[in-house]
Amino acid sequence: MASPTILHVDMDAFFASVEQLDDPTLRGRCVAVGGGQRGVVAAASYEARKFGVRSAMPIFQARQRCPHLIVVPPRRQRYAELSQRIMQILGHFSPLVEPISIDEAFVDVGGCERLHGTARETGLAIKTQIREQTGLSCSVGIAPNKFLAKIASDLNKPDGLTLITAEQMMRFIDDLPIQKVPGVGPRAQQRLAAMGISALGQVRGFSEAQLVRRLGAFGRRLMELARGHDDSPVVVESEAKSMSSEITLDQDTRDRSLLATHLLAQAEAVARDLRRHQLRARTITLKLRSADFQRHTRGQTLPQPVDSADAIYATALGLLNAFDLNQPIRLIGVGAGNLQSRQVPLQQELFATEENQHRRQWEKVDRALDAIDERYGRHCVMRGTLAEPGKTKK
DNA sequence: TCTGGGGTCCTAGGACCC
DNA sequence: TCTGGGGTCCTAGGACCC
Repeated sequence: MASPTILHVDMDAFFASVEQLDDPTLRGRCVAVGGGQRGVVAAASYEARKFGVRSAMPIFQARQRCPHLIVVPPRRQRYAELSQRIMQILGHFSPLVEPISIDEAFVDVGGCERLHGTARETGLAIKTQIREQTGLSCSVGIAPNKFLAKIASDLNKPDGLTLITAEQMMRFIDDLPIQKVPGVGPRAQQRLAAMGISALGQVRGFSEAQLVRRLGAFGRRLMELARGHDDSPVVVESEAKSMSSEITLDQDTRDRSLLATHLLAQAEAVARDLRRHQLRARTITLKLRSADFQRHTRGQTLPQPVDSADAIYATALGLLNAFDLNQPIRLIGVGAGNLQSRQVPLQQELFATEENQHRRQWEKVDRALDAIDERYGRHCVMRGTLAEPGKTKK
């Protein structure tokens, strides 16, 4: 039977813990990271959780539950910095590290026993090093596969270490509440409940065909997990598949020129992101959320991939212009998908059309802005239309 | 004072091609 | 004059995760 060599390392209340780390006056207090006029909680300190504050909860609701809650705006740059440090530490224990979000990673320590000891010993050493080098705590789950390692890390939070052996595995699966299975959200849980399934073990009482009929491809995956099968490997490299920028407006609006101004800023952000990663995108997506909270997307796939703010903005604006604003808009965003490496040469660059000349000029502007950003920091220089948000020249 | 921002994967229908 | 069928790409939406 497979020995437990997969570790799942999960930082405890990451954003909130970082804020408490950097600002000692926040320690021991109820802290929520999040904000904006219509924001939600991105992370809550354990003190705040005692009052029922949870992530994804609207801030106003969190304040109702916890009147002395201190709400701190997120500092993504800082979290990313610490995340990098943590991933580096993990890299010292195994070459097989798979970051799955800013504060979580899988580590496969199979074959590393001689260097770092058993998986449990490695887990303890990781916790110690992360604490010593960053001042932050994490929880570690160890199991024979990724699925169970992830579940395990959640069992003794915060600052825990949980090991599920191959012998304990099936007993554990049998009793595992179905909503704890990654991928089972409210909808799937509802459908499974309708089948009388509340624990993962009960899934085995059905045929795969029955599960697939009700849950699609996920039904097959669920059956595999219920049987204790999960051979998904720890994958080191994974390329981004999309990049996006979006914002929830302080107030709903139907003002197209205001929306266009946001689109321009977002196109610049996405374009910069693409260029930083040496990528170009062929598909541009406009994302809107209307006042009734319905989500709408409109996409366009271009004949050639792009990485300029100009091209992304033009495409997104075209999509916005074609969209009926029946309802006021509460969120607007731009996404770039269908990504490909910049190394692939563009066919149209072979031709000196007027359009290409125009495009090349804008590319020069982008490169210049990139260089200035690099040297003097972001937002040092910006387009006139963005200097005064809400106003667009006609 | 309802419900962020950044992602991934799946589904399903239509266009289009052979 | 009855409408095959498979593959791929594109688009829109939905579920889910942190």
